[in-house]
Amino acid sequence: MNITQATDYAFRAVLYLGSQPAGEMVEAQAIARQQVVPMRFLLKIMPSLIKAGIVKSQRGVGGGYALARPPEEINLLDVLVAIEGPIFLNRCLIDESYCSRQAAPECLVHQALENIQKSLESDLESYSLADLLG
Amino acid sequence: MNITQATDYAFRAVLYLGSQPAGEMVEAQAIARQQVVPMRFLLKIMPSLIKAGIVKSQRGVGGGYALARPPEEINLLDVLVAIEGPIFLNRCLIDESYCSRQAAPECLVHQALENIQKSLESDLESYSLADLLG
DNA sequence: AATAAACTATACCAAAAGGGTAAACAATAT
DNA sequence: ATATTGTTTACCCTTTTGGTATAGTTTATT
Repeated sequence: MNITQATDYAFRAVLYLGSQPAGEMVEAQAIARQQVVPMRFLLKIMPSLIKAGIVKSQRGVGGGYALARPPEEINLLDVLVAIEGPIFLNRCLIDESYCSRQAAPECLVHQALENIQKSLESDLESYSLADLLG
Repeated sequence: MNITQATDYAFRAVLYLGSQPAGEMVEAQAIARQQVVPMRFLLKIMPSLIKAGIVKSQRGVGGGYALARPPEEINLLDVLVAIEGPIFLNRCLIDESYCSRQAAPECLVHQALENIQKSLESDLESYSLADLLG
């Protein structure tokens, strides 16, 4: 029951981008150094943030990464989902056919986990980069 | 970001025990059949519930498992922790020395995750077996 | 046009976690 | 004694995780 290391790195990368002057391109190496993240690994996860519309990139000299949206419009759930995919506390919440009893709709555990998952999602959603950067 | 299959099985096993007459010993095989859980796997995870004081067991003819406490005093967090150990959303929440930046106390991500984790724990804690059994 | 600086896309790899099975053992009721 | 039922430990295969390597593409600059 935890976030992956990749998500942790993504949180910190995005937060760092948010702390820089808006629109300024920051090189991967600068992010990696500042946040003490393995450079190669960071380079691998950045495309997921780009595909999710959280970050934009520019290649070539003077290139790098910058936020694609204002910090108010990026929250921790956005970043987590970009890296790990949607949260499913239990596999029966992905698809009810995963329930070994084939009883998901009436299952009391299923229902409880569904509520807890929603609450977790909304907690993550409640932290925007702007909030965190205070 | 999910519970393990073992935890799912444990939730259902404990819930089933709670649905039986108090103090009645239920065989592993009955739990496994009712909840459609691989019998051997169930047998492996039950001792964790016993060590946590959630379930008691009796060997020999007529033996089996029963809740060790009333359903009001067992919640989903208890069961999850018994199987998976404590929740740590990020490794820096286990021990700050895991933070690759060695900056956990001031880290904004660390602080946010700490709050989200507490909230998740209290959500899980808010569902007792008695609540679920209605 | 050439070159160097950045990011991109794949592939690969080792270690750990997850999910499950098996076998030998210990306790208990009959 | 014996059959029943849980306990312990070891083993195994697959998937995930965390990370590195290599070759390729874009772009600013000269």
